[in-house]
Formats: sequence, structure tokens, C-alpha cells
Amino acid sequence: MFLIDSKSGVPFYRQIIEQVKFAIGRGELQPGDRLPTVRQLAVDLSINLNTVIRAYRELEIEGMLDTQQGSGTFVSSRKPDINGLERQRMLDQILTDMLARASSYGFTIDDLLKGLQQRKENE
Amino acid sequence: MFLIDSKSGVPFYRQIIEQVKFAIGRGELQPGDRLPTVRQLAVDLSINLNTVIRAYRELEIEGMLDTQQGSGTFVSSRKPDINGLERQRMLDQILTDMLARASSYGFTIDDLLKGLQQRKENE
DNA sequence: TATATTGTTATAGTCATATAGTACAATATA
DNA sequence: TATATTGTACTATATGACTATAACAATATA
Repeated sequence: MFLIDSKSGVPFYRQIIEQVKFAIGRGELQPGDRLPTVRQLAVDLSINLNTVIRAYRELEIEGMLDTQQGSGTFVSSRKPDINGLERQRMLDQILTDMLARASSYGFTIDDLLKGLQQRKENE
Repeated sequence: MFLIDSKSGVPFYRQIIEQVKFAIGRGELQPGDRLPTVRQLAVDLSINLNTVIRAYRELEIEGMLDTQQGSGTFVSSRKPDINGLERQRMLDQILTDMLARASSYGFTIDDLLKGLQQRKENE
């Protein structure tokens, strides 16, 4: 369900937090839905249990999640507000990073567009 | 000339590296151009001298910069020479990384295509 | 030559992140 | 009730990033 990019420089727990928020924002996670157990997610992502706990705890403090010892962690019924603005900023960031990297090797936006287009067709 | 986002979670020295590469890739920094001194950039960005040094050193190792003690740090005149195959592999890598990151946030290839297209038009 | 400027090196300390391992507490389930 | 599963708490350790500070080395310039 979630993915960790260990090369991005962004702390794992932050990546988890962001992805949970966006999943909720997109409706993939509905209020009441159960999240992976802390142990399971730690195994899936090959990271430490404590790192998952840290992410879940922050989300609980923010009111996004409800945790119940013994039963699991659930999406809170209080609807959090995932704004499109944050989402747009994330996309911008991804594009900026990629462009910086690509242009340092002399690639143009057209090169990227072409490459992306090919991948789309091969899906 | 450069900007640091202290809230992004991305290490300062990595941000500097990316921005220098970006500037070179876009032609804003030409071979032979002099970069800010390590001390000056540290002051400008309100970060530590060692952090700037670290960024410049990595860029020098990569062949992007030439440093000359006493006179400054300059954009290397050695053009990074990679053959077409390596180049293609590099582009694939960049695209793969971006897609992994983007999809983890729920973005589709179309989202990326659209975002790229917009940037192209705004150039 | 003398001085300033530039990059370099080194030491030490703080903080955040992540890991490993162990044990405990609450709940669900057989 | 007994057991498994879930989240929680804690200690210890390691590493990376960043900072503070000081001294050193090479070059440019007055």
C-alpha cells in the first residue's frame, strides 16, 4: 500500500505520514478503514517498528487516525482536510527535483515528455 | 542565487548540489563561471561553512566544478561525456525514480505529463 | 613582500532519524 | 479462560546532518 524512497533524503516516518494523508484525501482510505498493523507495515517497508509507530502517533495526534490497542489503527471519522494546495505543492516538488536532475545531464523537458509518453503507451 | 528550504527534509548540501546542477544544466552557469565563495554562500544561506564545502566538494568529485584554493570555485570546462547508451539509461533511471515517487502519492503519468507540459509552456 | 581572500582540514558537540531488542498492556478470538 | 494479536513503552546504539570554532594552505592583490 505504501512505498518508501530511501534515497530521497526525506525521513521514513514523514513519507508514511504524507502517504496516509494523501490516501485519505483521495478517498482510498475511508473513515473507519483499518490501516496495516504497525508490525506488518514495518515488515512490508523493511523498516523499524518504531518508525511506523512514530508516523502513526503523529497522525493520531493530528486527528487523522484513531488507534486502539489490541485491535488496530483506523482512519478517524473526523474528516481531516487534505487540501489540493498541498497536493499541488507535492507535484511541483517532484517535477522540480526531476527537472534539476535531468537538466544536469543535459536532458530537456521534451526528452522527459517523450520518455514519459513511451512509458504511458507501454502500460 | 540559491535558496534553501529548511522545512523540506532534504539535506541542505543536497539542495545546493541540485541547484548548482540545475543552473549548469539550464546554462545559467557557464563553464568557467565563478560560484559564490564558500564563506559568502554560507552567510547568504545562513548555514554553516562546512555544509557549503561539503556540497562543493561532491560537485567537484562529480566533475561539475573545479576548485582552486585561493581563487575560488568554478564551473568545470570538462563537459561530462557519456555515450548514448549511458545517457538513455540515465534518463530511464530519472523517469523511474520520479514515477515511483509520484505514484506513491497517487499521481498518474498523466498528472506528470500535464505538469511538465505546463512548465514547458511557461519557459 | 605583506596582506587579504579563497578553499581546506580538523575537532567537538547537538539533534534528528533509524535501528535492535525487550517487555508490557489492551483487545480479540479460539 | 487461554492464546494470539494489537498497540505501547523503554533502553541502548549508530549514523547523518548541521553547527561552532579554530587553524592551516594556496592564491591574488596592494
